[in-house]
Amino acid sequence: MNITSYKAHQRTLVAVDCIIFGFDGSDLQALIIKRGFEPEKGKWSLMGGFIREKENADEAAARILYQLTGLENIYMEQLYAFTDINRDSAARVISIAYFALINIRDYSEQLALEHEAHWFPINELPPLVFDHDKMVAKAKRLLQRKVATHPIGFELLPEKFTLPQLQSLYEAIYETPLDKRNFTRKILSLGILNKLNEKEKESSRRGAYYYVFDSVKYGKMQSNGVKFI
Amino acid sequence: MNITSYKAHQRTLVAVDCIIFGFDGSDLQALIIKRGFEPEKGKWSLMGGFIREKENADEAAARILYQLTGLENIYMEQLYAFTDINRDSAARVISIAYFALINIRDYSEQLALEHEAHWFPINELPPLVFDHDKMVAKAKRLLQRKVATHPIGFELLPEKFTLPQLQSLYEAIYETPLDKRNFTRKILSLGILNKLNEKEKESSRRGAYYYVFDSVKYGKMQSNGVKFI
DNA sequence: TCAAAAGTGTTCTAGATACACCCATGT
DNA sequence: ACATGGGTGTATCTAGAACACTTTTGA
Repeated sequence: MNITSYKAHQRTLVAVDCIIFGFDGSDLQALIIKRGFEPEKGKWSLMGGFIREKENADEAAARILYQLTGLENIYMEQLYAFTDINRDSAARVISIAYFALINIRDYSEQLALEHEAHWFPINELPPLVFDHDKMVAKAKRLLQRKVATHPIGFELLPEKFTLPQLQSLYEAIYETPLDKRNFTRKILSLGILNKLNEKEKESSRRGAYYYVFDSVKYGKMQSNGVKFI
Repeated sequence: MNITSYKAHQRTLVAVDCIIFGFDGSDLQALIIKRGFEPEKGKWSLMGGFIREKENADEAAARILYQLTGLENIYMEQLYAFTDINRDSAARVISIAYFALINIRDYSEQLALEHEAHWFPINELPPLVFDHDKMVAKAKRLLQRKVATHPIGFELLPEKFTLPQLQSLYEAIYETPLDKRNFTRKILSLGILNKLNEKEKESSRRGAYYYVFDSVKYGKMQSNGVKFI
């Protein structure tokens, strides 16, 4: 029956773990740290931490992302709560996983050094502690699903980017080649990119025009439901 | 820095709350209880409970669903972890919400009585305690998204169902009318329904053929990605 | 015989796919 | 001059949307 007092119930440690995605121009990558405390100290791990008394999970995730990257206002989203009894070898800990997207050039190298953090291509990750491999796999699937209908790919790129860069990003996320003409036609037809009068000249002699994402234009079309790719 | 001992950290009550969907032939409904304990005793609420030491969240949700419906092996899925500091007025409690789909004819009336449970059309719910309204809203959105690409609508129907029943179900979930000819053509073209040599004669003189979902056929086509509607 | 729901095809439109050549520029 | 990556258009195919009449049968 339903007569219950809160007092009688078990309390549990609640953690947050973050899958941090970046894009280096050709590969989708994840930022992984060497775990700094026991158990499993020194092994590869997602960045995480326990939820504090005065913060919710979103705030905890933002704090943890800030600790590792020095960045605020990172795009992030709750992924899934991992609750298996023995998922952590030291105690019953449930972990709410978040995935985050950052521009790989923006993070603090200083902080990354302190945490012994490294970027790995998403398909070449070393084995991670606990159930963190499962978290990464789930995050990758969610990213693939989400990026098809929401304008979040831009979070992985600099403010200014070229269409070839954007195409490479989608190709890395979907792990499939895309047709250049079809891609540019579709993405431009959405009417949410503004072309700049400026070219990126690093990667080709001819140079490729820069574009920026126009969130105002995107906001106006929202209601129709947006299919990106 | 990352030197941390688990001991130092705050432990939290972790609950599970279940959004239980049913379908009465014309409306998508949710099963709601009168909360049987303080705080907010006597108010409308989702069915929930605390996670026990020896179970994960899926097991807790299955247990809670069994307590209210008497059913086992219910289709259910984790929805989201709700973690706001003051979401529960009595204590810091995080709640992992699950949504579940059942055949509305199968639940135990006896157990429902004991919990003072009632079915409400999803758009005519009374106000619920805490953040349960938010949970229901999120569950409804997830159901709409999920049912478009996964064969889960059948969970809300009896084993044998007619095409008009199935169409009504999709119309209730999407809250939009569908064209009968387009609907039947599309759903039958998936090749995952088996037509029975038997008619449902309650709702029309002519009678409508029964169909059953063929999960083996569905399993074989999985890889291609399935768009239901 | 009629009321009420089941069943059934065709046309049109829009979006997705497939596909190849010229352009600009630094070396 | 040439090598490298950037930029562009058309034809075909497929899936989705729109749309109305006939069939069955119990009362």
